[in-house]
Amino acid sequence: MSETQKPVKPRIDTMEHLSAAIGVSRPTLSRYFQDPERVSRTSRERIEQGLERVEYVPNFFATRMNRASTGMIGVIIPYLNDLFFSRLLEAIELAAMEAGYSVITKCSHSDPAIEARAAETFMSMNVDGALVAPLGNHSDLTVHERLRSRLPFVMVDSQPEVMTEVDFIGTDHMQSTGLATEYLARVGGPPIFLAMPRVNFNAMARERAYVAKMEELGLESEVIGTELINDHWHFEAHGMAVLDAEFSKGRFTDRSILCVNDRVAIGALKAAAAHGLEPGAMRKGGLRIAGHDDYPLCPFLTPTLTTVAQNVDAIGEAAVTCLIENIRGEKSSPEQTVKLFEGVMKMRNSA
Amino acid sequence: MSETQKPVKPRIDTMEHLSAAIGVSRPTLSRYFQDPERVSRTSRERIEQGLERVEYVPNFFATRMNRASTGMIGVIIPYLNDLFFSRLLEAIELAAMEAGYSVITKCSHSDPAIEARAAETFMSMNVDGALVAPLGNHSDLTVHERLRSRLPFVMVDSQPEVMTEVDFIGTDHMQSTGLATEYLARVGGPPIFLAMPRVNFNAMARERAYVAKMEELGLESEVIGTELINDHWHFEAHGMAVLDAEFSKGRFTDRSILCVNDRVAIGALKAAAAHGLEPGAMRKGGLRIAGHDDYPLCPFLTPTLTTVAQNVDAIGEAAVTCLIENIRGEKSSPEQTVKLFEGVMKMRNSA
DNA sequence: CGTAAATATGGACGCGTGTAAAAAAGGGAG
DNA sequence: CTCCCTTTTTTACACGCGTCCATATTTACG
Repeated sequence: MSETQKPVKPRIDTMEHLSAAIGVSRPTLSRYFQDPERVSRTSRERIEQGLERVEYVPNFFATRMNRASTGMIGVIIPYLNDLFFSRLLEAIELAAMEAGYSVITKCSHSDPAIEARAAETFMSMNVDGALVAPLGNHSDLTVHERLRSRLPFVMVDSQPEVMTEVDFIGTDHMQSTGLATEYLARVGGPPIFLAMPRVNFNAMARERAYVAKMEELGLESEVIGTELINDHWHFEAHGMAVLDAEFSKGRFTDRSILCVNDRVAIGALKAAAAHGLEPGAMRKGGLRIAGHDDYPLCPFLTPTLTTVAQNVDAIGEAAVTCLIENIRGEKSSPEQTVKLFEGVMKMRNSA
Repeated sequence: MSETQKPVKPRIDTMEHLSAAIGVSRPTLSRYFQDPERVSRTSRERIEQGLERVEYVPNFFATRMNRASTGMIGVIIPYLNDLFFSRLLEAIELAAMEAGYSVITKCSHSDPAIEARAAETFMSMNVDGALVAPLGNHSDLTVHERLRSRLPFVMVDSQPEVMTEVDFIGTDHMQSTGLATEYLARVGGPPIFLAMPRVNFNAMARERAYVAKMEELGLESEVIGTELINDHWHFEAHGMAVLDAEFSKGRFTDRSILCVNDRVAIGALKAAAAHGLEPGAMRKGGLRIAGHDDYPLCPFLTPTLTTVAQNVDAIGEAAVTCLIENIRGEKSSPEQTVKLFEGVMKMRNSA
């Protein structure tokens, strides 16, 4: 807190002036700022000495103007107010930083128009590549087409069925949701599936995975929550509203309920509590609630939420790696790369 | 989903070529892209007609090079994995968008070095101004000094005590925390304060506000949780660890507990549940737990969390407005602007 | 239809840096 | 000391577009 008050350094705003100020040619300065190793040791020392005495930062735009690679990758995500996406974003940022890229993030707020604008911005910025966690059905596919035709481009987390030529990194929902389904079927009765209105690719994929696994197990599948109740379209509110309605009719109070994701499960837990039900505890009839994603708050809920964790760090890193391979033209095969990571059960108290 | 397959438009990558392609001079195109109203109707129609036939987006960097205003404001926030900051960010983005500015966000991950780099980046990008939610004690104040001397600059959410000349927009913690303190003192016994290690300005401000209010009420204040337990430094884990330790000693089980923020309160609720305590319910001795911020999940916790809500939307909008006034030199008075918004009690079940 | 005023347009220059090629400087071996 | 090779500097041009200013075009008005 008690910083020694450094004297204000004189400000220099072009390399030209800096060159004059410290007696090194401008091209040499240019090379120095791109990579200090590219100039001789003597020049480097002189430059660093000079930088101690004056205030200068290269102009961001000018440096990116006439350069083959901007060293930036664009990331589009649908929500920011979802801890799953913030975790994914952190993983991506970390991986990108280590690879020497800086990321520029745009949040679409789940609005196709904003998503489109973000894509335009990325193209006009000559980003080296883009990572996109697409919206659901409302996503404007023409935008993605244009993006793809102009720059390296990898989908993350959620994959539109129709885009079969774009690389994709995400979770193997057949495996992860299957895992949870199987677990619930084993420890309790046949699980039902608490879904969402079908506007999101992942949600649909998980629903299908549940149905497939139930079929495999020879059990009858039952999906609820595909209709919107009470105009609630926040995940937690949706889960709560759907289950509250069901519990009020006395239904499903002793069943195993697999929720499409943890945020819906949080609402489900709340509905259970409101009806005096204690998920996971056998004494009140065997109600079980499980989620998907391993939301950071799961261990702090009451009861703690059993869920299947996505390998977010691996997904983020693989996405960046894959994108960079595309950028450098190092792709091993020309065909579509699809990398799916497995989910891991997190056994807690709710199921 | 079933988009008609549009033919791929020929791509044009400079205004020069575009000019040749549609028979309008380049300067006219330049004006058109800045504001379509700045060219004659005939030219506008010709341009728009041409744009239908070819694919072109102006180069982001080139457009910002030789222009007085870049139309961008930089935002630095400490965390992304905190729903309070994502809400604040959304409010800021919305306000900025409406004012015609685009925002570029950098997350410091609570690392002073990254914070410093973000500030450098903003300066090198010639952003019109910056909005900073600073870190705590570790924040590098010299960086902020440099930022301030180079561009319009407003602090949000959290205010370093030493920076008395920078505009600040945030919550009036004396009022908001005082409100919660008073409420708890009224409905239950004298509240204690569950704090955090003292590394964050807001946390310290709230702690002080609590102490002051208690003094005003003639009650004895008691603060716990200023020491780090078990290396837990996530907010929820901290709250849980501190209260778990206390409850294990049989302490505070029938007290009112005001938590420094909702994330700590979530951990506190969990600790209570783990010890079979039901906050808010009188029957088990009058344990009460309240938080601060109105985290979006509060209504879905069990019990629902009583808290005091910050006016996030107002803060975001006021911050943008204040920054823009600074940018345009429209500030009414040359002295520091400080705008504090009041908190509002959200009475729920936990207290 | 003619003329002055208003407006739109195009030519020229500049923005701050990257980069290639040519010229100069430095460094070592003989 | 000379010659050759490696770095560095110079010189020059390029990047794509903003903006000024002189000129061409349109509009308004009589």
